[in-house]
Amino acid sequence: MAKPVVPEERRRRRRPTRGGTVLSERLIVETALRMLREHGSAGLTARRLGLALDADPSTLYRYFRGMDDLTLAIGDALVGQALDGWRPTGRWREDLRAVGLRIHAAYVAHPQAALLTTSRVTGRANELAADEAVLDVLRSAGFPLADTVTVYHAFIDQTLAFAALDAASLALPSAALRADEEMWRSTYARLPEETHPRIAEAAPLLARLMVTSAYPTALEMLLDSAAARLDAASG
Amino acid sequence: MAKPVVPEERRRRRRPTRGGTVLSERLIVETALRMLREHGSAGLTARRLGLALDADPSTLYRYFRGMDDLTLAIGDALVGQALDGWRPTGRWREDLRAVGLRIHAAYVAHPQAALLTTSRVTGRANELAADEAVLDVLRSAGFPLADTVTVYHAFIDQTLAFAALDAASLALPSAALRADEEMWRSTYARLPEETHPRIAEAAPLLARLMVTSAYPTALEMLLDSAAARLDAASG
DNA sequence: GACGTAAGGTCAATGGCGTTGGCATAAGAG
DNA sequence: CTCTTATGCCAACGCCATTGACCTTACGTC
Repeated sequence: MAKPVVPEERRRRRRPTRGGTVLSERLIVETALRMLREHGSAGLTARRLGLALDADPSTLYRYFRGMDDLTLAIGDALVGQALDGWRPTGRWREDLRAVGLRIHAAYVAHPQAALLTTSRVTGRANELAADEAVLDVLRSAGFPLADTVTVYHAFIDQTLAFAALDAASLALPSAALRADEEMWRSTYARLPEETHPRIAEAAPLLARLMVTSAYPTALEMLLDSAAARLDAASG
Repeated sequence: MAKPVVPEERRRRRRPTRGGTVLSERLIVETALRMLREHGSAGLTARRLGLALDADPSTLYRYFRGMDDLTLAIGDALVGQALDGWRPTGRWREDLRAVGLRIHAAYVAHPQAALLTTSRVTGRANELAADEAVLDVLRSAGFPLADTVTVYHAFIDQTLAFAALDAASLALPSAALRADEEMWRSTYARLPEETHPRIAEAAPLLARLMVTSAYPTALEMLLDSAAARLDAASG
């Protein structure tokens, strides 16, 4: 039966599958991440994962309550590696920039996985540590408490939002991706000046810029505004 | 057979279903939107939609190439109503704020639909019109072309990113939503000062703020930075 | 070292899904 | 009034997640 899932730390008997593979939460999550990368976010199915692990699909239910539970485990793994090894420098603007870019990068590095997990909230240790770190950077920089909370809220949600958005476009199936890019060339670049003058004049610049992430720019603009706010508060 | 989908404007024979309903793209999309609202983003299935329309599921394939095509049509409908009725005032900051809040609001008003469509790029008429409008606001305000494109990119992607993020949390099944809120109260509000001093001191403010969208704040910060940039360029 | 227990594997079945090919029928052109 | 064909219905296919029953082997105990 599937109900009583044994937590990883209490597992004792590691019976190999018929093919000789020895399973573990870690192995399953890593295999799932690889499958997501190779087959896209819809390519992760219990059957296929079982096949890749050389195990019956139903075996997965010994480790996770269902595919949704597995999804959360994958998200947890992503969050874990985002801030792994980061240390604050004491320069607030540099530190915030680093944290933002790291979280963004961790998600974008696994777009298909990010697609499944960005909207889920875990509230686990890694998330708490990141929040505490960001708040500490702001307070240590001299932001008053109210401003700290406001800037923190905008900062963290902006980071997650862009991570999700950029992951989504990276995770598009290659056919749809090609179609989108083609649309950029065929539609935007050729709009007549009479009906869309602003797009027409900006088309070359747009074509170069729109294929990159706007997150670094948006982040810098947010930091600009925060710096101005800090000046106003302390001077 | 399903292949040759007749475009809406060339339809002539409106044969009613067995139950008497007369189908149309519009009716199907509206019904789908209603089902999304009522049954969540996973509750939209061809079979259920057929049931709601009093038609065989396969009939849908006379109107859309598949469920994915229907998804795009839903997204197009959302974009359409976002800027419906908006007129620029000539004050750039006010205009950008209005466009951003309108697009954000349109998606958030249909969270489950937004969940399915925010990551898709249509390149259709409504999207083009919005882009042209934003570019025009910036150029008319006096932004140089390069700055215009940079600010436009950050503005539009930030708007879509926050729309997706906020829609995602609104679209959570109510059980998960309740669990998340409970987590906020039970975890963040009670973290010991020794291990998480910054979260502890900010907890009351956080609890009040985190349940709202950070988009208005982030938008205002982006406009702050853009205004400073405009000053620097023109003075 | 033998043994009993239950963790952790397999197998088979259920009900739901998107999608398609074949067929029936009625709307509208002539 | 007749003919064409757009548009509806039906039945079936091959996926999917999940579950209950069963089997087997790793390990703690003696």
